[in-house]
Amino acid sequence: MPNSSPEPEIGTRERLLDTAEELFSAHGLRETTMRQITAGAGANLAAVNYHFGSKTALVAEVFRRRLEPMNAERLRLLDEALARAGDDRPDLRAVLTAFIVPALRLGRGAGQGLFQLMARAHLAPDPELRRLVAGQFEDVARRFGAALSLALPGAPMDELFWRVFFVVGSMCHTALNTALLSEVTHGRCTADDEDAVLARLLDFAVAGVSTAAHTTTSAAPPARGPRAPGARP
Amino acid sequence: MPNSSPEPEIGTRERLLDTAEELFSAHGLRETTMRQITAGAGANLAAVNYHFGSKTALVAEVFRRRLEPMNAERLRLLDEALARAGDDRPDLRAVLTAFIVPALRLGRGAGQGLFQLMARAHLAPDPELRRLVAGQFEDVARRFGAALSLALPGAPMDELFWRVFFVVGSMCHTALNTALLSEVTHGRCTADDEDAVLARLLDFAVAGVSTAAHTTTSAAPPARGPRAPGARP
DNA sequence: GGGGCTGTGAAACAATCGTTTGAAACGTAC
DNA sequence: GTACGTTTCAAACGATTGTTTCACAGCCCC
Repeated sequence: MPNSSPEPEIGTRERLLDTAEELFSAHGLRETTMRQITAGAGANLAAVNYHFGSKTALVAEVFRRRLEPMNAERLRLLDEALARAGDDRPDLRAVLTAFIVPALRLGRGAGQGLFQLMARAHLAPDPELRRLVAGQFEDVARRFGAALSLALPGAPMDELFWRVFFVVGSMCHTALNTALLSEVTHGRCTADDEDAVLARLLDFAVAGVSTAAHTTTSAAPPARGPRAPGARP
Repeated sequence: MPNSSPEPEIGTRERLLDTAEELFSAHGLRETTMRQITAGAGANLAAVNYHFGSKTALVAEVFRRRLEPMNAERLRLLDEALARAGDDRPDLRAVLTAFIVPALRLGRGAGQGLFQLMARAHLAPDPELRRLVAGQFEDVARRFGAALSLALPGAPMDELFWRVFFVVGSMCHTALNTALLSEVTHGRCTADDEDAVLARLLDFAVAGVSTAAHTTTSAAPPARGPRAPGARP
């Protein structure tokens, strides 16, 4: 018979992935039960074990399905930025944009909790899962490390990794806790305008990453007198 | 009989809090069971429910016990910094130090997972618990918001809140995932030297917070040519 | 020596978890 | 129609969860 339903015949496997992703993003991995997932997908309780083998395997597939294209897009944008620079030093802001934008986009396309999902990937308690997710980021870490080294030729590699690490922290926190920010600031700061959030995060990241490491370890911390506080050009 | 044991008569209630804190920090809230806690504390399974009423109440008390003095210390350091500045603008780095150091200290004193615990507090899935924890930070948010507004008189309040929010993200990520950073960088970046980590984080935070918001929404992103990357006075 | 209070003990509670089972329904090829 | 591989179904499985129960020990005070 001709299928005239609005949904173009989505298979059980895909429906399971979709609703699992949604529930994982909203409530966390451990706190989402198989019964919630299968019920939400309109499938039988045994469906997950049939299609994926176990809940852990389902989680891994949920992550892989989104992280793989996201990181591919990151590398694509990075290549663009590097090509645009030619033999010159690549623009730092362009490099960081290539790193951040695909992650933020993840939160706007299909579903809207994907951004939170990515954040959770970074702090999953399960060490096995962490290693699996970390593996997805190995290429990204290497390529962006090299690109940043080109954009900031003076800084040692360790420094650059640390700063990108801090940026990732800001991204994850933004993904998970903008509701909390809105609460603490009594609605003063909201994430309604996602472009504005992206711009703010990018400004912050560029400034943080491009700073000179003036006090790496043992330089006297407040040893330069009453320096003008907000002294900026 | 005279108690000559090495431990000076630590009560069951305190032992429960200590081991719960340790296990929560190491493995997460949901994944730590009452049986692990009570067994680790050498107490009966029913002890938690007797002393605290429920597991949720235990979690809340674990958080409160550490967050309260940490935030008090933050405010104390902030007062010091403001007093030092007198009628001048307070030093931005001093203000951020007052904000960050007590949080990092939390990871060095008793136990060593307290830093991770604080990070988890910011992203607890339980909305009720989140609200409880957020309440602990209300004073801190208000006071530091005012101080930052003094240190950076030009920037609007919203911007400042956002940037501190990003800093918090970096802190939390540092607390939870330095092991992952070490893994991805193949041991290149480790958190062994905590003073060095603090210095790096502080540099990053100062640079990020003190940046001028040059492109809030629609300013042309790469409209200033091949600017020298690390070029700051 | 009793009453009251605080704390501990072992055992069981109901609920929920992820997983497994075996049979029924499905479409497809012969 | 029949056989076959795939998918779905209701039901139950054993394990583990947080919580409760009730009996018993310790202690202080009258």
